[in-house]
Amino acid sequence: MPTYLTRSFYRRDVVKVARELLGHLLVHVNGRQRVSGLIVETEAYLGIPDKAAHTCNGRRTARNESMWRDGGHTYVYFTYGMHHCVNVVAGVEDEPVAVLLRALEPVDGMQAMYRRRPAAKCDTDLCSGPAKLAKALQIDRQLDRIDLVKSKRVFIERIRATPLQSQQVATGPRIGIAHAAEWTHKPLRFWLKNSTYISHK
DNA sequence: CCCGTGATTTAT
DNA sequence: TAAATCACGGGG
Repeated sequence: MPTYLTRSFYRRDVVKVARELLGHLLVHVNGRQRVSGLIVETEAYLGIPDKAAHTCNGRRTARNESMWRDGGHTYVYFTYGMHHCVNVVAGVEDEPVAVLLRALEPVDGMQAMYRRRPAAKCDTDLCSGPAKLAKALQIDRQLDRIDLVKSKRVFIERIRATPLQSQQVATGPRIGIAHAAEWTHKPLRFWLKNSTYISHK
């Protein structure tokens, strides 16, 4: 029987959550179709002080409302007129911090993933980017604000009982936030060092 | 390198 | 109301 990550896992410091999500399994069950992938790359967004975060300066809008919810909810946003990106909200209610999921190692439903992502040439192309994984797992704004702790459709399965060794995790600056002044270079991106499924090969 | 694409945000 | 922006991806 699979175990889900619990509320207390998500209700912690967002940097810890970003690191410790690595190696767990993001699952979307849609009817009979189960699609999933191991989380191999994440980024932490630290909320009000973070110039790269959607909730910078306490911005609270219809789009980012779910970032203000309790840890363990999804925050799915739409951008560039065509892409969705999936975040896991961390911390507690009214603490608008989240973890962007940047890459997965496909596990279940790879045939469906190839169908949804005709541009993918091989398994390592399927989910190697935040919008790619959203497309492969068919996650869009309809799955915004989902409670990952309670949902039967979208959840994260605990794969390991104990945290990863720190030597298995690499750290670097976040991608695509050149405008964020002193926040641009902070090491808030995390990935599994030995993974070939990350977004920037 | 450049460009699609349109919701969302920010400036007037 | 108008203009700018955008936590990206695909094709040269």
